[in-house]
Amino acid sequence: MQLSLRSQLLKGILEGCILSIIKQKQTYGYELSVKLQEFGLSDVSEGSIYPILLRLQKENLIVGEMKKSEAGPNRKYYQLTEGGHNALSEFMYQWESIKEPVDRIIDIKGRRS
Amino acid sequence: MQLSLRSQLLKGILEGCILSIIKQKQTYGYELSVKLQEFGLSDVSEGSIYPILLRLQKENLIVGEMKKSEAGPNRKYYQLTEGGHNALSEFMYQWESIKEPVDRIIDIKGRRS
DNA sequence: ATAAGCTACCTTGTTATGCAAAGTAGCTTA
DNA sequence: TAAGCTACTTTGCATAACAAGGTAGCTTAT
Repeated sequence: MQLSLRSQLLKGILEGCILSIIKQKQTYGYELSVKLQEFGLSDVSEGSIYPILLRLQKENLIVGEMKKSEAGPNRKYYQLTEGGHNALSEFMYQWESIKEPVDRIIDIKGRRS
Repeated sequence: MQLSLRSQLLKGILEGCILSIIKQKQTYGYELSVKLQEFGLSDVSEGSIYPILLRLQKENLIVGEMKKSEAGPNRKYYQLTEGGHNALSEFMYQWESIKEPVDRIIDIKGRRS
């Protein structure tokens, strides 16, 4: 068991989370790693994030733009395309439609009604 | 995109759900496919379920026992081992610790706009 | 200057998992 | 005899997370 249970559970989820964060405002890769950490997705490394960004870009769900940084290396800011907004909607729908059944299944025990 | 978003999201989740259902009471494969359906995990086929059962068995998280059926083919009933109970606990913990951050992330924009 | 440490990006290879698709076979009903 | 449900099994593929490696700019302390 090299890949942790957590890694498996995150499959498909990270992509949606990244789309959602980028939707709020233009964001760059390193910032994403910090934000995900803050939100509580603590073990998500850059080795996960950058490949996702490249993939999203290739699928035309986001577009990137290099910008000068006043301090430190330059940053590549991403924003959603129209396709990205659609993909995020689809993700949110699928997430809800999985979350609810799962909660019902693992909650059965000792619950009223 | 051959594999659906839904398939990706289900990774790691199905295993936990199956453990949870089996914990309630001894259950066999075909029954699981019906129950998952009823709970709302509608596209989960036997091609997913039986491989999971074999895997769980190989990892000593469940044990199976063939029993005669009064109507139809015989059934292989499974129940949790001690390792299975532990694995289920771990799953529930990881599920909660992912669900909450994700809900926070995709909920941000919900109100305004 | 130089080292240390943060910021910021990128790539490769491994591995696990869902599941489509195919197969086998028992029982029931028409 | 056929259809249709029940019930289990196996093979092969696509995909995503991420560890582990790398490059490089900027800042601060020694």
